[in-house]
Amino acid sequence: MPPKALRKTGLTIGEIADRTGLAPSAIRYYEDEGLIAPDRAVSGQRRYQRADIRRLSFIMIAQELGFSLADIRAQITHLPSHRAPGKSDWTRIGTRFGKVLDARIAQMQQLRNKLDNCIGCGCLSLTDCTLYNPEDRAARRGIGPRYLKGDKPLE
Amino acid sequence: MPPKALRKTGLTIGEIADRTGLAPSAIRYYEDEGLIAPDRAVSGQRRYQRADIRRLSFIMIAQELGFSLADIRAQITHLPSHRAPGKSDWTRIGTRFGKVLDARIAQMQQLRNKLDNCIGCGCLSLTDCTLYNPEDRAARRGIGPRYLKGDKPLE
DNA sequence: TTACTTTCTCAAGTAGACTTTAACTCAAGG
DNA sequence: CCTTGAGTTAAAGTCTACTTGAGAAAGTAA
Repeated sequence: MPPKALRKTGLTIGEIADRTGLAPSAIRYYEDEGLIAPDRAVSGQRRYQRADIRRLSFIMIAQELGFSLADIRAQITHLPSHRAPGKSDWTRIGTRFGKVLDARIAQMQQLRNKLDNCIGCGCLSLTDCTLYNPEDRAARRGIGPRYLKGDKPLE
Repeated sequence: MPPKALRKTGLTIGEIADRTGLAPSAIRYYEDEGLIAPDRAVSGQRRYQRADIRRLSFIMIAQELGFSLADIRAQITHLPSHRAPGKSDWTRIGTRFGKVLDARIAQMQQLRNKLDNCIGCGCLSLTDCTLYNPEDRAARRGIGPRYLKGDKPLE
Protein backbone atom coordinates (compact mmCIF):
# COMPACT_ATOMS: atom_id res chain seq x y z
CA MET A 1 0.00 0.00 0.00
CA PRO A 2 1.52 3.32 -1.06
CA PRO A 3 1.95 6.13 1.47
CA LYS A 4 -0.97 8.39 2.19
CA ALA A 5 0.02 11.16 -0.21
CA LEU A 6 0.03 8.81 -3.15
CA ARG A 7 -3.41 7.37 -2.57
CA LYS A 8 -4.87 10.74 -3.36
CA THR A 9 -4.54 12.09 -6.87
CA GLY A 10 -1.91 14.55 -5.70
CA LEU A 11 -0.98 17.26 -3.25
CA THR A 12 -3.10 20.36 -2.82
CA ILE A 13 -1.48 23.73 -3.15
CA GLY A 14 -1.51 24.13 0.61
CA GLU A 15 0.29 20.85 1.09
CA ILE A 16 3.00 21.55 -1.44
CA ALA A 17 3.33 25.05 -0.01
CA ASP A 18 4.02 23.55 3.39
CA ARG A 19 6.54 21.09 1.99
CA THR A 20 8.47 23.69 0.02
CA GLY A 21 8.08 26.68 2.31
CA LEU A 22 6.69 28.76 -0.54
CA ALA A 23 3.48 30.74 -0.20
CA PRO A 24 0.53 29.41 -2.22
CA SER A 25 0.34 32.77 -3.95
CA ALA A 26 3.94 32.40 -5.09
CA ILE A 27 3.25 28.95 -6.47
CA ARG A 28 0.23 30.20 -8.38
CA TYR A 29 2.37 33.01 -9.70
CA TYR A 30 4.97 30.54 -10.98
CA GLU A 31 2.16 28.79 -12.77
CA ASP A 32 1.06 32.02 -14.41
CA GLU A 33 4.64 32.46 -15.48
CA GLY A 34 4.74 29.01 -17.02
CA LEU A 35 7.22 27.48 -14.59
CA ILE A 36 4.97 24.74 -13.32
CA ALA A 37 1.78 23.12 -14.58
CA PRO A 38 -0.20 21.12 -12.03
CA ASP A 39 -3.17 18.92 -12.88
CA ARG A 40 -6.62 19.96 -11.82
CA ALA A 41 -9.13 18.00 -9.79
CA VAL A 42 -12.69 17.83 -11.13
CA SER A 43 -13.50 20.68 -8.78
CA GLY A 44 -10.82 22.81 -10.35
CA GLN A 45 -8.34 22.64 -7.51
CA ARG A 46 -4.67 22.23 -8.33
CA ARG A 47 -3.11 18.84 -7.74
CA TYR A 48 0.67 18.50 -7.51
CA GLN A 49 2.86 15.45 -7.83
CA ARG A 50 5.90 14.71 -5.79
CA ALA A 51 8.22 15.66 -8.66
CA ASP A 52 6.73 19.12 -8.46
CA ILE A 53 8.33 19.55 -5.06
CA ARG A 54 11.73 19.07 -6.63
CA ARG A 55 10.76 21.31 -9.49
CA LEU A 56 9.88 24.05 -7.05
CA SER A 57 13.06 23.40 -5.10
CA PHE A 58 14.99 23.86 -8.28
CA ILE A 59 13.29 27.19 -8.85
CA MET A 60 14.16 28.31 -5.34
CA ILE A 61 17.76 27.25 -5.68
CA ALA A 62 18.15 28.99 -9.00
CA GLN A 63 16.72 32.15 -7.52
CA GLU A 64 19.14 31.82 -4.67
CA LEU A 65 21.86 31.81 -7.30
CA GLY A 66 20.52 35.07 -8.61
CA PHE A 67 18.63 34.04 -11.70
CA SER A 68 15.39 35.60 -12.82
CA LEU A 69 12.24 33.61 -13.36
CA ALA A 70 12.64 34.20 -17.08
CA ASP A 71 16.09 32.60 -16.97
CA ILE A 72 14.78 29.72 -14.95
CA ARG A 73 11.87 29.18 -17.27
CA ALA A 74 14.28 29.04 -20.16
CA GLN A 75 16.12 26.20 -18.43
CA ILE A 76 13.20 24.03 -17.35
CA THR A 77 10.63 24.38 -20.07
CA HIS A 78 12.53 21.71 -21.96
CA LEU A 79 11.68 19.24 -19.24
CA PRO A 80 8.34 17.41 -19.25
CA SER A 81 5.89 19.29 -17.08
CA HIS A 82 5.78 16.81 -14.25
CA ARG A 83 9.48 16.31 -14.03
CA ALA A 84 12.03 18.04 -11.93
CA PRO A 85 15.59 18.20 -13.26
CA GLY A 86 17.22 14.80 -12.88
CA LYS A 87 20.94 14.26 -12.36
CA SER A 88 21.96 14.74 -15.98
CA ASP A 89 19.70 17.77 -16.42
CA TRP A 90 21.12 19.23 -13.28
CA THR A 91 24.67 18.72 -14.40
CA ARG A 92 23.95 20.48 -17.64
CA ILE A 93 21.95 23.33 -16.15
CA GLY A 94 24.22 23.63 -13.13
CA THR A 95 27.26 23.95 -15.33
CA ARG A 96 25.54 26.66 -17.30
CA PHE A 97 24.65 28.48 -14.11
CA GLY A 98 28.19 28.08 -12.86
CA LYS A 99 29.57 29.87 -15.88
CA VAL A 100 27.24 32.79 -15.41
CA LEU A 101 28.16 32.93 -11.76
CA ASP A 102 31.85 32.91 -12.64
CA ALA A 103 31.37 35.73 -15.06
CA ARG A 104 29.46 37.67 -12.47
CA ILE A 105 32.19 37.21 -9.91
CA ALA A 106 34.86 38.21 -12.38
CA GLN A 107 32.96 41.35 -13.23
CA MET A 108 32.61 42.33 -9.63
CA GLN A 109 36.25 41.70 -8.98
CA GLN A 110 37.17 43.88 -11.90
CA LEU A 111 34.93 46.57 -10.55
CA ARG A 112 36.53 46.14 -7.18
CA ASN A 113 39.96 46.68 -8.63
CA LYS A 114 38.83 49.73 -10.48
CA LEU A 115 37.41 51.10 -7.30
CA ASP A 116 40.73 50.64 -5.52
CA ASN A 117 42.48 52.40 -8.34
CA CYS A 118 40.01 55.15 -8.18
CA ILE A 119 40.20 55.63 -4.43
CA GLY A 120 43.92 56.11 -4.87
CA CYS A 121 43.69 58.85 -7.44
CA GLY A 122 40.49 60.48 -6.25
CA CYS A 123 39.81 61.62 -9.77
CA LEU A 124 36.13 60.90 -10.17
CA SER A 125 36.42 62.49 -13.54
CA LEU A 126 34.11 61.87 -16.40
CA THR A 127 36.94 61.62 -18.84
CA ASP A 128 39.68 59.93 -16.83
CA CYS A 129 38.04 57.68 -14.27
CA THR A 130 38.38 54.00 -15.04
CA LEU A 131 35.13 53.35 -13.25
CA TYR A 132 33.32 55.66 -15.48
CA ASN A 133 33.43 53.90 -18.82
CA PRO A 134 31.00 54.68 -21.58
CA GLU A 135 30.57 51.07 -22.70
CA ASP A 136 28.85 50.15 -19.49
CA ARG A 137 26.76 53.22 -19.70
CA ALA A 138 25.54 52.30 -23.15
CA ALA A 139 24.36 48.96 -21.80
CA ARG A 140 22.12 50.76 -19.36
CA ARG A 141 19.72 52.08 -21.95
CA GLY A 142 16.02 51.28 -21.65
CA ILE A 143 13.57 50.94 -18.82
CA GLY A 144 12.83 48.47 -16.09
CA PRO A 145 14.93 47.30 -13.20
CA ARG A 146 18.55 46.67 -14.03
CA TYR A 147 20.20 43.32 -13.82
CA LEU A 148 23.23 43.37 -11.65
CA LYS A 149 26.39 44.16 -13.58
CA GLY A 150 25.77 43.34 -17.18
CA ASP A 151 23.91 40.12 -16.76
CA LYS A 152 22.24 38.99 -19.88
CA PRO A 153 19.42 36.48 -19.95
CA LEU A 154 20.49 32.87 -20.51
CA GLU A 155 19.78 31.32 -23.87
CA MET B 1 37.45 85.54 -19.97
CA PRO B 2 35.91 82.35 -18.65
CA PRO B 3 34.79 79.64 -21.07
CA LYS B 4 31.37 79.88 -22.65
CA ALA B 5 29.61 77.63 -20.16
CA LEU B 6 30.60 79.87 -17.29
CA ARG B 7 29.38 83.11 -18.76
CA LYS B 8 25.84 81.83 -18.48
CA THR B 9 24.37 81.29 -15.03
CA GLY B 10 24.75 77.55 -15.49
CA LEU B 11 23.98 74.55 -17.64
CA THR B 12 20.46 73.66 -18.63
CA ILE B 13 19.17 70.19 -17.92
CA GLY B 14 19.61 69.26 -21.56
CA GLU B 15 23.23 70.33 -21.52
CA ILE B 16 24.12 68.45 -18.39
CA ALA B 17 22.19 65.47 -19.69
CA ASP B 18 24.37 65.48 -22.80
CA ARG B 19 27.55 65.81 -20.76
CA THR B 20 26.71 62.99 -18.38
CA GLY B 21 24.81 60.71 -20.71
CA LEU B 22 21.84 60.64 -18.36
CA ALA B 23 18.30 61.29 -19.53
CA PRO B 24 16.78 64.56 -18.34
CA SER B 25 13.98 62.57 -16.75
CA ALA B 26 16.51 60.63 -14.71
CA ILE B 27 18.17 63.82 -13.53
CA ARG B 28 14.82 65.26 -12.47
CA TYR B 29 14.12 62.03 -10.69
CA TYR B 30 17.38 62.29 -8.76
CA GLU B 31 16.31 65.75 -7.74
CA ASP B 32 12.97 64.43 -6.48
CA GLU B 33 14.94 61.89 -4.54
CA GLY B 34 17.09 64.57 -2.99
CA LEU B 35 20.36 63.61 -4.67
CA ILE B 36 20.95 66.89 -6.43
CA ALA B 37 19.59 70.41 -6.03
CA PRO B 38 20.11 72.75 -8.99
CA ASP B 39 19.43 76.49 -8.93
CA ARG B 40 16.54 77.91 -10.88
CA ALA B 41 16.58 80.62 -13.52
CA VAL B 42 13.98 83.37 -13.16
CA SER B 43 11.90 81.47 -15.68
CA GLY B 44 11.93 78.43 -13.44
CA GLN B 45 14.35 76.37 -15.52
CA ARG B 46 16.97 74.32 -13.74
CA ARG B 47 20.55 75.62 -13.89
CA TYR B 48 23.43 73.27 -13.09
CA GLN B 49 27.00 74.07 -12.15
CA ARG B 50 30.02 72.19 -13.29
CA ALA B 51 30.40 70.46 -9.92
CA ASP B 52 27.01 68.93 -10.56
CA ILE B 53 28.51 66.97 -13.43
CA ARG B 54 30.88 65.32 -11.00
CA ARG B 55 28.08 64.82 -8.54
CA LEU B 56 26.04 63.02 -11.18
CA SER B 57 29.09 61.04 -12.22
CA PHE B 58 29.47 59.93 -8.67
CA ILE B 59 25.87 58.76 -8.63
CA MET B 60 26.41 56.81 -11.83
CA ILE B 61 29.57 55.20 -10.56
CA ALA B 62 27.98 54.23 -7.28
CA GLN B 63 25.09 52.66 -9.14
CA GLU B 64 27.56 50.85 -11.31
CA LEU B 65 28.95 49.44 -8.10
CA GLY B 66 25.50 48.18 -7.25
CA PHE B 67 24.29 50.69 -4.69
CA SER B 68 20.74 51.93 -4.41
CA LEU B 69 19.82 55.59 -4.65
CA ALA B 70 18.96 55.46 -0.96
CA ASP B 71 22.49 54.27 -0.18
CA ILE B 72 23.96 56.93 -2.41
CA ARG B 73 21.87 59.65 -0.88
CA ALA B 74 23.07 58.56 2.53
CA GLN B 75 26.65 59.10 1.37
CA ILE B 76 26.35 62.47 -0.33
CA THR B 77 23.74 64.39 1.63
CA HIS B 78 26.52 65.37 4.00
CA LEU B 79 28.20 67.30 1.22
CA PRO B 80 27.15 70.86 0.38
CA SER B 81 24.62 70.81 -2.42
CA HIS B 82 26.83 72.19 -5.12
CA ARG B 83 29.77 70.01 -4.35
CA ALA B 84 30.74 66.66 -5.70
CA PRO B 85 32.77 64.39 -3.44
CA GLY B 86 36.34 65.66 -3.22
CA LYS B 87 39.41 63.49 -2.73
CA SER B 88 38.99 62.96 0.99
CA ASP B 89 35.26 62.35 0.70
CA TRP B 90 35.91 59.90 -2.03
CA THR B 91 38.49 58.00 -0.03
CA ARG B 92 36.10 57.66 2.84
CA ILE B 93 33.08 56.72 0.75
CA GLY B 94 35.09 54.57 -1.61
CA THR B 95 36.51 52.56 1.24
CA ARG B 96 33.02 52.00 2.58
CA PHE B 97 31.85 50.86 -0.83
CA GLY B 98 34.85 48.60 -1.17
CA LYS B 99 33.93 46.70 1.95
CA VAL B 100 30.41 46.08 0.75
CA LEU B 101 31.75 44.93 -2.58
CA ASP B 102 34.17 42.54 -0.90
CA ALA B 103 31.37 41.06 1.14
CA ARG B 104 29.29 40.65 -1.97
CA ILE B 105 32.08 38.91 -3.81
CA ALA B 106 32.72 36.57 -0.91
CA GLN B 107 29.06 35.65 -0.80
CA MET B 108 28.93 34.88 -4.46
CA GLN B 109 32.04 32.77 -4.26
CA GLN B 110 30.54 30.79 -1.44
CA LEU B 111 27.44 30.26 -3.52
CA ARG B 112 29.60 29.22 -6.42
CA ASN B 113 31.31 26.58 -4.32
CA LYS B 114 28.02 25.25 -3.10
CA LEU B 115 26.85 24.98 -6.65
CA ASP B 116 29.89 22.93 -7.62
CA ASN B 117 29.26 20.64 -4.71
CA CYS B 118 25.72 20.30 -5.74
CA ILE B 119 26.42 19.60 -9.38
CA GLY B 120 28.59 16.75 -8.22
CA CYS B 121 25.97 15.03 -6.12
CA GLY B 122 22.94 15.91 -8.20
CA CYS B 123 20.81 15.72 -5.09
CA LEU B 124 18.65 18.78 -5.44
CA SER B 125 16.96 17.62 -2.31
CA LEU B 126 15.01 19.79 0.03
CA THR B 127 16.57 18.17 3.06
CA ASP B 128 20.12 17.47 1.94
CA CYS B 129 21.13 20.11 -0.60
CA THR B 130 23.66 22.61 0.70
CA LEU B 131 22.24 25.19 -1.65
CA TYR B 132 18.86 24.79 -0.19
CA ASN B 133 19.27 26.16 3.30
CA PRO B 134 16.31 27.36 5.29
CA GLU B 135 18.13 30.33 6.84
CA ASP B 136 18.48 32.03 3.52
CA ARG B 137 14.90 31.27 2.72
CA ALA B 138 13.74 32.88 5.94
CA ALA B 139 15.55 36.06 4.92
CA ARG B 140 13.45 36.20 1.78
CA ARG B 141 10.19 36.94 3.57
CA GLY B 142 8.26 40.07 2.70
CA ILE B 143 7.52 41.95 -0.46
CA GLY B 144 9.36 44.18 -2.87
CA PRO B 145 12.32 43.49 -5.11
CA ARG B 146 15.03 41.51 -3.48
CA TYR B 147 18.51 42.83 -2.90
CA LEU B 148 21.10 40.54 -4.28
CA LYS B 149 22.30 38.05 -1.71
CA GLY B 150 21.79 39.64 1.65
CA ASP B 151 22.81 43.18 0.91
CA LYS B 152 21.80 45.55 3.60
CA PRO B 153 21.57 49.31 3.20
CA LEU B 154 24.64 51.30 4.18
CA GLU B 155 24.50 53.36 7.35
C1' DT C 1 -26.28 20.35 8.39
C1' DT C 2 -23.71 23.91 10.27
C1' DA C 3 -19.39 26.00 10.68
C1' DC C 4 -14.90 26.62 9.40
C1' DT C 5 -10.92 26.23 6.45
C1' DT C 6 -9.12 26.00 1.66
C1' DT C 7 -9.12 27.01 -2.70
C1' DC C 8 -10.46 29.47 -6.81
C1' DT C 9 -10.05 33.78 -9.93
C1' DC C 10 -9.20 38.41 -10.88
C1' DA C 11 -7.78 42.93 -9.69
C1' DA C 12 -4.97 45.93 -7.41
C1' DG C 13 -1.00 47.09 -4.48
C1' DT C 14 4.38 47.16 -3.42
C1' DA C 15 9.31 48.58 -4.13
C1' DG C 16 12.99 50.87 -6.98
C1' DA C 17 14.40 53.52 -10.75
C1' DC C 18 12.97 55.52 -14.11
C1' DT C 19 10.17 56.73 -18.70
C1' DT C 20 6.20 58.42 -21.02
C1' DT C 21 2.39 61.41 -21.73
C1' DA C 22 -0.35 65.46 -21.34
C1' DA C 23 -0.86 70.11 -21.15
C1' DC C 24 1.70 74.28 -20.87
C1' DT C 25 5.23 77.96 -20.78
C1' DC C 26 9.45 79.88 -22.42
C1' DA C 27 13.55 81.08 -25.14
C1' DA C 28 16.00 81.45 -29.35
C1' DG C 29 16.33 81.82 -34.51
C1' DG C 30 14.81 83.48 -39.04
C1' DC D 1 6.24 87.70 -34.84
C1' DC D 2 5.85 83.20 -35.28
C1' DT D 3 7.42 78.69 -35.14
C1' DT D 4 10.15 75.25 -33.22
C1' DG D 5 12.70 73.07 -29.82
C1' DA D 6 13.45 72.71 -24.93
C1' DG D 7 11.86 73.08 -20.25
C1' DT D 8 8.12 72.56 -16.50
C1' DT D 9 4.80 69.84 -13.58
C1' DA D 10 2.00 66.02 -12.23
C1' DA D 11 0.27 61.73 -13.05
C1' DA D 12 0.44 57.35 -14.88
C1' DG D 13 2.98 53.44 -16.93
C1' DT D 14 6.99 49.86 -16.81
C1' DC D 15 9.35 45.72 -14.98
C1' DT D 16 10.03 41.82 -11.54
C1' DA D 17 8.36 38.92 -8.12
C1' DC D 18 5.19 38.58 -5.46
C1' DT D 19 1.30 39.71 -1.74
C1' DT D 20 -3.24 41.24 -0.46
C1' DG D 21 -8.06 41.58 -0.89
C1' DA D 22 -12.70 40.52 -2.54
C1' DG D 23 -16.18 37.46 -3.47
C1' DA D 24 -17.51 32.78 -4.58
C1' DA D 25 -17.31 27.74 -4.57
C1' DA D 26 -15.56 23.50 -2.55
C1' DG D 27 -13.60 20.52 0.99
C1' DT D 28 -13.55 18.95 6.02
C1' DA D 29 -14.87 18.27 10.87
C1' DA D 30 -18.22 17.83 14.37
